[in-house]
Amino acid sequence: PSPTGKDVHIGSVATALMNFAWAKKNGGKFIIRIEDTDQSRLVPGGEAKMLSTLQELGIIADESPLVGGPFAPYRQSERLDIYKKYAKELVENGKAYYCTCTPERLSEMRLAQQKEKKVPKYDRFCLTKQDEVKKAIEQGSKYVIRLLIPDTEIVFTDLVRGEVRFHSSSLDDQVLLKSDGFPTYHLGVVVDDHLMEITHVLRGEEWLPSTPKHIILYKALGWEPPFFGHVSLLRNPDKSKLSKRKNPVWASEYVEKGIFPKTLLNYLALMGWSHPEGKEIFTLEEYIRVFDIKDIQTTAPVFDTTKLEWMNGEYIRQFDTETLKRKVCEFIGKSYDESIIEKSIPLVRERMKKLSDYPLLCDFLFQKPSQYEIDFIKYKSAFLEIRNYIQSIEHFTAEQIGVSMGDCAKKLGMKNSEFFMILRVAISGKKISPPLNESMEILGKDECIKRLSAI
RNA sequence: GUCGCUAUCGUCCAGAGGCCUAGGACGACAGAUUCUCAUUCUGUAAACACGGGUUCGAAUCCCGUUAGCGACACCA
Repeated sequence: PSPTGKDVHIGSVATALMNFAWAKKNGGKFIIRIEDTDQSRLVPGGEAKMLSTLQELGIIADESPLVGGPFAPYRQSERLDIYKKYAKELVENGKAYYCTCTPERLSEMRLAQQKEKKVPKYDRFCLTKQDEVKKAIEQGSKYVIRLLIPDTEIVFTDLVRGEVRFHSSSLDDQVLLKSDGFPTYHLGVVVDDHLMEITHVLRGEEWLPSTPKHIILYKALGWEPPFFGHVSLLRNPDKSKLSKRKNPVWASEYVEKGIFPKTLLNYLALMGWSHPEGKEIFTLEEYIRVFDIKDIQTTAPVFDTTKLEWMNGEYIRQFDTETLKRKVCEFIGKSYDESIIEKSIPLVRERMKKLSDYPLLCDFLFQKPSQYEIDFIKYKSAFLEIRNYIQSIEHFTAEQIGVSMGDCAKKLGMKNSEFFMILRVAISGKKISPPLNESMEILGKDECIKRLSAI
């Protein structure tokens, strides 16, 4: 990943998950390398956050800037000498060349090309006068190193899309080494993938058009290219590339809403892939066992949070009370009474889709409602009666409350639905709430009477 | 504009020439249970983009059209 955002992008998590699964399945290593070659787009703290999020999600790296490894350093900004060495080697072998064109000249050139409806491409202005260019560089001119694209057809077999062919005439003489001494993505990724012995490059489809350049680079360096596979990009509901305007894109935003890491991975696994037995819910271990690159779908999936939330609800219902209580406590923090949380879990387990639903459902168990969804004026006398009934309940349990309230409704001549509705609102403030009798039991007799008296 | 990728219910997927009167899941709708909501259960609606081929036979193979997306930076 590239630390140009405040956290890891959900699409990167999806791709990372496939890479992780493929590596684990085949006894390989999963490596995280930070591609921080664009100084201007660096987001402070972004790298640390994306690394910790990946960790939290359970995508654990065998080698990374944090844990190290045999091919360290794993941060491209710390490998500048390596890239420069290979770039110069390329120049010496006639596979690349120096260029001192200014950004101004380049943009003028492109403008002119566009006006003539030509493909914008570098015109090799500097290639024809390399001696002159080298002299200028010696005198301190800023320069870049460009790949000399040969005239050829590039054919390769993409692991997920099959045979893909490009003609090099559509390719630009790609800058490999920037004037600030940093490599571009293209140089960095090829050099490091080779040096770090990467066997499979599974990445987003936005890289498909650059792959021919990478293959040319591998050949120019005399190296064997790895296997490439390009997976489809996650989409917004309108099919455009998943963007933060239309969806939360940072992985931690989902966790912060109370979506479990396991849910997120499980759901992401289903983007462009399906379990051979048609299962929807499965563990990471099982995914690793049955995953295969050849089963990846080529169509671009819409990231639909509705199904994600359904799935999270399924996970919630799988937890026992103790586990779910712990997760709720961790999520909402210390300001809530733990014993009440524990008692309330059975009432809300089937009603929650994500942890952030808990306070919405249960706030009335911790404090008196601040407003009521219906007007009680015509029920004043009814509440007097209800209070008397409650007062006379000896064992204040859900069951006893149910019996007593049933009797009370009968005495008042009210329909159960109407009776329980006004009681529900008086207790919880809302027309929709967890089961009423059980909620009243948790609140206790005194608190119930207090609430009924207050209206 | 050029190059490339893609095209099955609203959404996620199954389907790798006859097993397809196209299957599952989410969502929607209806019903059952119920003091609300939810859970659970039952049922319903809902798709092979279009046009040509190939073949005895096409959702599946080929070509074209259309549409969507991506790439064309000293960004990744």
